[in-house]
Amino acid sequence: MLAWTRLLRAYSATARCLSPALLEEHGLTLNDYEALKLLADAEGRRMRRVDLAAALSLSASGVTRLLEGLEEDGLVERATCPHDRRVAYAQLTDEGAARLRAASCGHAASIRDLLEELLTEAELEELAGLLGKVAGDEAV
Amino acid sequence: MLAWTRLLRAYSATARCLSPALLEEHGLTLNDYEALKLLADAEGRRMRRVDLAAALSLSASGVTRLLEGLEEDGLVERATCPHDRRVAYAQLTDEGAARLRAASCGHAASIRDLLEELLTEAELEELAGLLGKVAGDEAV
DNA sequence: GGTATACTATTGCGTACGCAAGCAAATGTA
DNA sequence: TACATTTGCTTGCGTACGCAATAGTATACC
Repeated sequence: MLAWTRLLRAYSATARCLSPALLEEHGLTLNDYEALKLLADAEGRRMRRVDLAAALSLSASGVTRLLEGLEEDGLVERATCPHDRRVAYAQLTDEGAARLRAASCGHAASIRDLLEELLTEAELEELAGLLGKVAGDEAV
Repeated sequence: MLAWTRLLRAYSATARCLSPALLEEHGLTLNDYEALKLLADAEGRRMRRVDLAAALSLSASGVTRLLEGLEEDGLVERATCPHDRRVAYAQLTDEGAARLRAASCGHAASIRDLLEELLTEAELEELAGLLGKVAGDEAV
């Protein structure tokens, strides 16, 4: 049988390695960081909460609570949609963008360093491709 | 930057897909299952709790609570080590072995089915190899 | 032997998350 | 227009987990 659960083990080991630095230096959890990054790359630096949930593989309630923290810190604010009053956008603030910029440089480097100890550049590409296939299609 | 977090997204999506079946049909969580499997493959069908924790990428307290449930269900029992009274072995019971056998067939098939929808056989092998590298070295 | 250090395991506490229930707004159907 | 269904979001509750503190045991060094 394929050791599929190695996926989890590998991830959680890596996450526990990366997470403390991100939290201590910038006050962000890994999911905080990912959420800010998604918002920064989104059109108008905003996303519907439901889309953010899907992108983060979180449930709707998970996103509500994640954004709760980010809103308290002033990194994200709530915005309404003029055409659909059900939706509440998560809107990246300037402060949020700044915090993301501050964190991203070191964080991206940490990930690379960690993985490059274990895999060659070619293997990294290969892994990213395969994971993309699984993660991408899985979401659908 | 490598989308390292895809690893988590891919896993958690898959886990949420596999987990309910395992739970409803056999009363096991994914970690329950993995723990039983590790014990079944171990010498004497027993492991020190600390080794089990490492193998599952769990903390010591996580294993304590995981085994708590399995012990209540009679799938695992506690055994002492004659040479070191600190250690408490987790010992697979016959009932635990039976439960694992019952679950493993369907569970392994589920994983294969799910992944084979998304990847070719060759890609599966490649992925397993890469994950092995990351997961294996990561633990050290 | 006696003390310092390291190891194994458990418990209390806090956090992150999913699920189910609920509400409000939009959409489809009569 | 009236009602049912769907969609977006939040809240209450339960679960799984890590960390820090603790206790008991083993090992190392004097």
